[in-house]
Amino acid sequence: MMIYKSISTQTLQRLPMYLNYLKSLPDNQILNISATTIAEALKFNDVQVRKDLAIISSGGRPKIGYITKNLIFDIEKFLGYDDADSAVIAGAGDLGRTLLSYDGFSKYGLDIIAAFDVREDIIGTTINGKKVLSSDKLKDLCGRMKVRIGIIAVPASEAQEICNSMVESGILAIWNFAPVNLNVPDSVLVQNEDMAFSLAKLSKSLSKKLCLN
Amino acid sequence: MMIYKSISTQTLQRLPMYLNYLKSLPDNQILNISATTIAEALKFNDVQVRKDLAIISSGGRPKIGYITKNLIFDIEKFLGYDDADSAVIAGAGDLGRTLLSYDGFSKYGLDIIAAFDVREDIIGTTINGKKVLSSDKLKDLCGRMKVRIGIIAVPASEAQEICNSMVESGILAIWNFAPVNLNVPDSVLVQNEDMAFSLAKLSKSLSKKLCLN
DNA sequence: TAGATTGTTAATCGATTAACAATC
DNA sequence: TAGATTGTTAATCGATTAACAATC
Repeated sequence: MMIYKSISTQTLQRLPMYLNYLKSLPDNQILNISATTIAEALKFNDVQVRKDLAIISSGGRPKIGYITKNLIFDIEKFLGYDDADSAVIAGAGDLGRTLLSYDGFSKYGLDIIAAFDVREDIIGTTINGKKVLSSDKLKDLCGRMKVRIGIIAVPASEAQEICNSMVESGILAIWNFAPVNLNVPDSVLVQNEDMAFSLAKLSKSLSKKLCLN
Repeated sequence: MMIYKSISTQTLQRLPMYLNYLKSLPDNQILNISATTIAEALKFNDVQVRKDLAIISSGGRPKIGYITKNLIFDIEKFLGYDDADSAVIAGAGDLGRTLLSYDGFSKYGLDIIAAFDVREDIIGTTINGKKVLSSDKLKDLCGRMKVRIGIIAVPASEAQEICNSMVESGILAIWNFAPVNLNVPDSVLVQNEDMAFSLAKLSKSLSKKLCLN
């Protein structure tokens, strides 16, 4: 197993952007790419790009740059896209359905094995090939299948309860789309997917821009 | 108009968390709250919380803290939740529908006035009270209504084209949910909503945690 | 009064950027 | 060779944390 240097959130944030950019290049036409080119395209500092790439790749060559194909492979490998984690999702409403079909999470190394909901009319249906089961079964199934990641896409009012079931079943990380502060033991990792924050960032940048113009 | 000090992305990121926490407190029972309490609940440093709050509020009182009600008001005001921006959304598929109904963006100061799609069977329907119109009409409507924010929730392959229409119509900021790098003039602000990054962060933290245990 | 809390100033830490030698 | 590019070391910048006086 390859050991990586420790990585900052900032770098981790940029890696998917590099990947995205590299993949947007015309297939097989750009065999080599320089950190300078990437930096210009994404409006980053070139040394920053080089430092980021140093963490995950075996390096480029002066005057030539990096081998595009290898770089894509190395970033994907670092991000764990090659080695899927299994997950379940609670809530098969609009948001849940979106997540179940959003550009195939499997591409990103996340294998959603089932969805759970409380609504009788949804239980038993299939979304994007995944069965929707009764929420009662969550604890049992996750325990047996050793699922490590739970995704919460239920209304805010039900989020804590479903979170408790997940924690009891032994889930280690929770990706929370409900706008609530979940209470979990320290051993469980929670990542809040914060629409409110994203929107705040957008509208702040916009109003700042308008002030300057 | 109140003038705020300039604010870092980090602080901006935490403000919605404070708001969320404050709103989760039992109504009218906790009249005053200290930065220390907030910091403990959210696992931040207390000085950091105090500095953040100093930017947006008129201050607390030693030994007592801040007036909860006012703090909520001040954060909402700062984030612009009181003063809605109008927006349109392109793409009324699963993702678009989720966004049209996601906990009412209106609460966050975003007023989505219409959705656009190319699919004949969806055009003319109403989602959460918003009309779905033909994408052909986007440019005209946004221009006339002086819409400033466009949300892109179409498949990656169609994103650039719809983005171009938005830019031509005079939209100033684009909230992009499609996993592509959009090409826009410098005058237009793009914020990518990056599922891939969120997922990367989650799975990296998880694997780091597992290594340590 | 005593002690909790605020807000500010100074110290620390970490990320970004600049400078530059090494390489192809 | 000349010049573009890498990767490293040092300088800068900004955010977080520590220390502490002021206040209720």
